[in-house]
Amino acid sequence: MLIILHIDMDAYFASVEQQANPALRGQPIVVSGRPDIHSVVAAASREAKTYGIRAGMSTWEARKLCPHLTFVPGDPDKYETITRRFLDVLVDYTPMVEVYSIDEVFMDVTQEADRHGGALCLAREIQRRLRATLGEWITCSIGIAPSKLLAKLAVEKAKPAGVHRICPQDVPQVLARTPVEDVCGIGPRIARRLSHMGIWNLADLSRYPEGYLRARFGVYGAVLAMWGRGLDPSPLIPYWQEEELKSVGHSHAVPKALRDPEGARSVLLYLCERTGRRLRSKGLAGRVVHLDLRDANMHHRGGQRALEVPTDDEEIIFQTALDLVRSHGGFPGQTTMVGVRVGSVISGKEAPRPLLPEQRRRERLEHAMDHIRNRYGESALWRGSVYACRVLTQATGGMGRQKEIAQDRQADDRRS
DNA sequence: TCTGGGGTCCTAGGACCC
DNA sequence: TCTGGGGTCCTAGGACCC
Repeated sequence: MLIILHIDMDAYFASVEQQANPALRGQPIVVSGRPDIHSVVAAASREAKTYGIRAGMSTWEARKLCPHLTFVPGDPDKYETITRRFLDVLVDYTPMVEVYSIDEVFMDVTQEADRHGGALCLAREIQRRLRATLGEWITCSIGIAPSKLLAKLAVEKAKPAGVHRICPQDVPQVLARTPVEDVCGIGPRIARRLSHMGIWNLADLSRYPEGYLRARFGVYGAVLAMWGRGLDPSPLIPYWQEEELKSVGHSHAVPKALRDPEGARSVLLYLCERTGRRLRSKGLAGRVVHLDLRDANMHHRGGQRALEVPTDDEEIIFQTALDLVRSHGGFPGQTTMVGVRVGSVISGKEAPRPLLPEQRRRERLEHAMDHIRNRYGESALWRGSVYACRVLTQATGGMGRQKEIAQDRQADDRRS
């Protein structure tokens, strides 16, 4: 029987900020983008949660619930640094560590638990060591169970700063009392379809044969059937087997002042620049450009276009994205969100070098600009046409970086 | 004052080639 | 001359996660 730990950092970004700045300790704070433009809460401190403030809530709503709330701008690099430090602690116990997100990991401790006096003792020891390493204000909760699915459910019972174990003999009761929407992977749409079939909890799901679920949900039906039995079809993928990133992109809500087509165009150029820069910094090049625009009614429009040759050149990304804008009827009168993403990425070494002298010149220029920004910071250099976008530079970010973290950890292992 | 920013995976239809 | 079937690529769109 497997023993899986799910470790989830409590109110992560907020506790990191409280650890870093004693003045914030014991205070209701939230980490968010800029509170002056539309933004959402990325993390709420334990004190802020007592006011009903939750991650995902808009900042103005949070301020309404707690007028003396302190807003702290997010600092993705800081959180990544702390994540690397807690991974260093965890790999001391086992290499079977999956980096699930910037603040969550799975560990397979089937082999190691006994040596530490059992899974519960091991979990408490990990909590103590993380606290000693990261500081008193940064705590974690740990779920223990025979599968990733159940470990993730268990951790919810462990919050905050506790340990909760689901033993194999408890599984039937857990399945019977777990609503389907509590499972990571079942969102509101799927939950609604299931409820129309009379399926409310995981035990209900287990009463339907796999073939029936497959016929209704495609390949996803097979996954649902396994979840219904408390099994998890996805194996634990340790960080050293983490696959390469598949796409790189940026998107941004557009401030009011830039929502006309000219403003949206400059935001698009800014996002293409950042995307190209990230591709180059990772040594990647991608072959498909995806565009996403949102209008004032929250309707999305956009599309994708395949290139002949993979690129990391922001000018090519931008021209392709502009082409997509034109073929989809131009920018909406009021563009509220712009996103660009480059997919089908491969290592830049495998991508052919540009042939045209003009492209080669631009490649040299872009590398020179990268160099300056690496040395003097992101805002050291601006194109005139994106200067208006400088208000966008402060991003919350931080999420969805687990692959980068896992891959950097692989590199650390190789060096040592 | 409705709704951030980073991702992944799946489905389905059409084009094209063998 | 007419027709079939499989594989792959492209595009569009949807659902979901932290």
